[in-house]
Amino acid sequence: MPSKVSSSSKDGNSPKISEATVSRLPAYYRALSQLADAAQVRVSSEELAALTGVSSAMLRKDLSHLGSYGTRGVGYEVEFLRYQISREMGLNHDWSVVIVGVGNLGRALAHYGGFGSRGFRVVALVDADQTLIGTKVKCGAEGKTVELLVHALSDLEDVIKETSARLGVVATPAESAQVVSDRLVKAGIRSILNFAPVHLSVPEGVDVRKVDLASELQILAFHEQRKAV
Amino acid sequence: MPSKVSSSSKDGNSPKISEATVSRLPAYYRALSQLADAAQVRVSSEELAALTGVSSAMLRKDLSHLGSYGTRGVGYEVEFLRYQISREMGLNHDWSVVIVGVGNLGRALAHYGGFGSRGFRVVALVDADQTLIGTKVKCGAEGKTVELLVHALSDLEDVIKETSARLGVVATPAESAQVVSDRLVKAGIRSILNFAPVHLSVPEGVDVRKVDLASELQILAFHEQRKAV
DNA sequence: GAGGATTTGTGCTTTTTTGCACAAATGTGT
DNA sequence: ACACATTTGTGCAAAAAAGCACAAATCCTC
Repeated sequence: MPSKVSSSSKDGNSPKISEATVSRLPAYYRALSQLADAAQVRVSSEELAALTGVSSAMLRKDLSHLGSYGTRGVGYEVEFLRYQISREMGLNHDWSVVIVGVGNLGRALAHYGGFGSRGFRVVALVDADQTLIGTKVKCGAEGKTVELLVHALSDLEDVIKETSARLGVVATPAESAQVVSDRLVKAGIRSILNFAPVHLSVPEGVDVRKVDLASELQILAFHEQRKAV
Repeated sequence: MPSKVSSSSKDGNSPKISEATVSRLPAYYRALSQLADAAQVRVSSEELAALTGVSSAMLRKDLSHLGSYGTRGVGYEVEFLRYQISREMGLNHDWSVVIVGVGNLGRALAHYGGFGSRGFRVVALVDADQTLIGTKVKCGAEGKTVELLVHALSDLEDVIKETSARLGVVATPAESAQVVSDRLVKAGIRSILNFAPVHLSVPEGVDVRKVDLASELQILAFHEQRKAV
């Protein structure tokens, strides 16, 4: 195994950012965007940590993995740090997203404004339901909404090819999730966000992240139960 | 601080189940429910692990923290294990949920069938939007839908008191999330599921779990970017 | 320009989580 | 009744993550 993996960044080596750190970068990015909107120029690790709910030491260590972008005795330049994180995460260009499953959740995701404003664009909607296919669904939050046609599941491969989608969102019922996942992978998708309450098995090299609403509530319920005496 | 916390279970002490284990219990529970639906009586750690995407050793260790519910040389009884997990997690009785924010996401959550079938019942909807207050929204998946009235945000405390809600879901825009959270806490809610893209600060003793759709996509994008050479 | 105040970056320690390997316990077949 | 095949439960080791504490670097004041 090579000790350094060539990446797209100019220095030519990616120094292995830990998964825990990666999972926190979006929060830092969001907080920095917020500060930038408020026209704040500098921020300390203490302040940024408070905004994101982590300890200042952890924040500094996380950021140090990206490079030495702060100034001792001063803090971090908001815009500069924000740019560095966005570059590191690949948010400086748009990512095309295909959503499979246009039920309540799929539609809510399509509407969700948070995507568009943060480097993602929903480029295609796909569903198996004949009564939905051919209908139009509004995408994006107020400001710049686009109407997207719902395509047939049977056209999934073509739709992905035409739109060059790189990210797939599975918002189907549990029963069809694995089949849809298999087809996404076969069509070249290697990053999947899964909202269906099942574990998706995918070949090596494909990433799946799962969002399970019921699980989250169950975890809360577990702790809630322990609080009651 | 007491070294042992009395719980509702009969043996009288809760042997500290690690957070990592707790976060996987819902997946085990779901897979077991699935097996039970298929009328399967027994399951091995290997099989259940495959269904949930963990290693069999980790599954066994996780389960061993709940108690010794398997039989060596045989495996686990599906129904029995499912019941033990549900009891441990407090799913044997229903949890009342109040959803604050009845936008696209809030409505999708209200509709979501996965809640009702797994120990949760949406008992109240609250929003600040005057045009939504007083309208009715369908709750629950097909089978047993209930229409719920959207209450005014100003009535939040009363609604929580009347419905005895224990869990709060924040599905508001980022700007109002912290204020809503504060009011939920003040009204006695100690477990919050937050969909707004901000960190909520809450007093000690209150649990918050965050689900951030854009963050998940960003994490995927990070890895996706590294795949491309 | 020297000294003091501030804040980052990081080596080291502690805790948490995961993984391995095998003894202990059960069922089966003869 | 005894050897054998199976599968759990778990002690121990490895890896990952989090936390601490402080040296290094910068800015500000006088």
